[in-house]
Parts: sequence; C-alpha cells; structure tokens
Amino acid sequence: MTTAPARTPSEMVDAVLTLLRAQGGRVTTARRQLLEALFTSVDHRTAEELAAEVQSRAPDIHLSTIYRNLDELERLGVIVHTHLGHGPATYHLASSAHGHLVCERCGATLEAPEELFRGLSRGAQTRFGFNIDPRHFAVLGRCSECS
Amino acid sequence: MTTAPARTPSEMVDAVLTLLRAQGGRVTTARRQLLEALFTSVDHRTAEELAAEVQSRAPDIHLSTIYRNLDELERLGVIVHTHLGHGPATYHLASSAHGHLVCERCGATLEAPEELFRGLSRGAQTRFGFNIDPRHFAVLGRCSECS
DNA sequence: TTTCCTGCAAATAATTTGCAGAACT
DNA sequence: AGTTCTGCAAATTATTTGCAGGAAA
Repeated sequence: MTTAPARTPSEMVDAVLTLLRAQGGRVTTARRQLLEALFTSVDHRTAEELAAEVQSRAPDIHLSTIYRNLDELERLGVIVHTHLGHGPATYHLASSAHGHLVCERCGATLEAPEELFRGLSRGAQTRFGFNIDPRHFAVLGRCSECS
Repeated sequence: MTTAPARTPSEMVDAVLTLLRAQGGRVTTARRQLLEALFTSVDHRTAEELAAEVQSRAPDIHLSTIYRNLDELERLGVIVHTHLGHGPATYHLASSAHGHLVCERCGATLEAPEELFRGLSRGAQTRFGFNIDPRHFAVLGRCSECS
C-alpha cells in the first residue's frame, strides 16, 4: 500500500508558491527563501532564526518581511505558530501539527501527540462546550530531569 | 465540622505583611495597597489594572513598583500569574488556583478546575515523565459561542 | 544609620505599522 | 501600468533594570 506521495521540499515550495499566485499573490525571493527554510528542516524556529537562514542566502531580506510572510503563510494554512511559554513564538509546518510540553525550568520541549490531549479535549467539550486547540500554546510544567 | 477559619481581607493583608517582615522585608504603602487590591476582588487582573486601583488611593505608586511587588508576592507563594493567551499576564491569589480555558476568538475566559487536567496530567507523567502545571499558561481554543 | 524600597527614565524583547520606492504580473 | 511587496525607521506592548534619593527598621 502507498501513502500520500512523498514530495521533495522543492516540490512543496513550488506547490505553495502556486497556491499563493492563485490567490493574487506574487512570487518573490523573500517568499521562496522563507519556504525553502521552512520545508528543509523539521525544527520549530523563531522568526529571528528563520530570518537568519534566509539572510544567509539573501542578506537584504528584512525581519519585518519575514513576519509579514509568516502571517501570510499561516493564513494559507501552510504553517502554524506556537507559543512555547515565555520568549518568541515558533513556526512549523501545519502538516506536522502536535502539542507541546515545555519545561519551565530547563526549557526542554517535548512534542506531544494530539491524542494525549483527547481526555482534556473531551472534558472541556462536555463540561464547558469548549473546543481546545492544543497546538497554539504549550503546556508548561517540569520535565522528568527537573522534577 | 469547621473548615479553615474564613479571614477577612484585612486580616489576610496583615498576615502577608507579617510574613514579609519576618523575611527581612519592609511594610510600605505600596505593598499594603497592592495586597488590599489583591484580597478584595476575585478577578484576574493585569499589573496595569492593579496599578490603577492602587493609584486611586496612592497616586504616586509607580507601575514598576507594582511589578516588583508582584514578583515578590509570587516568590512568597501568595499569588500566581497566568498567561491567558496573547496580551498581558494576569495575577490572582494562589489560594484560588485553577486552570484557564481562553477563547482565541472572543477572549472569553473560563476557569477550569484542576481535575479537568487530570487525564492529561497522568498521560504526560506516564508517557513522558512530565509534570504539567495547568495554571501557568491557559489552554486556548473556541468557546461554545464561537465554535 | 543601615539596608531596603521606590520613582523615574531608559533599556529590553517581540512584534507591528506607515510610507515611499521597487518588483512582480 | 497597476498592484502587491519590501526595506527602513519608528511605534507598540509588556516588562525589566540602573541609579540616586527616601523611608522603614
């Protein structure tokens, strides 16, 4: 059996640029480089880190342009951003969505599968009619080392 | 059967001031007024809101003094602060600790009993050795109205 | 009178915005 | 040509910090 076709990062970049163009958007160096950076690493990265990577190839691209394009890509559903406690937001591909557990002492970040939140999700729903989104904000606490 | 004696706000303020003095701290107008504000309302309030209330009685007390004293009171375990999504942190008495569900659309805040997080807490513990603290950061999502 | 606290101004961190010119289509 | 994007500088928001004078013990 085959899963969805495994596309190369470069194909993914092109696909998003096509989508962008279809919405009346334009293909620019800043956007191509930012997508390149997003699709060639799995890490969660901050706007600043992404800017640094983009700037290593196109030095003139400004941090504010990175922010504007991250917003745009989030509107398109390509990426999501998460607040891992204090400090800057991190961005990653929407296709690898998951929750986060962050240690408030050492800062370690654990990626938590969505099903870990299923019980909370159900409880919040039945008792408060509330639909939680475990991806937008991390759950803080102490990791095993720091407990 | 009796529960813990219900103390008046004013008695609570005095108790904290005594604790402060016992630690080598000093009793100042700023501290007394801040405690007064904290103990006479149940709301979650931001540093700015607390400053406004304090300043209605003692106009010269500066916002930075409020921040410094909130830190101090948190170190003493009297209050806790919570990040309700974007925007400023809110402070409330540690004795009324609870989790929060915040709607990312309309901003409504629901107070969630700690036990709502029990399943998540257990799962994070057994699967990751992680001890969650549901109080420090709110869980975001959509309230029933906005869903 | 000694140490702690406070007011004030300035610094910080992360992000957003106004604007005029440059780049895509 | 006509929008959309971008770089830059400046504004914003929330909070922190340095310092010198003022107040508690």
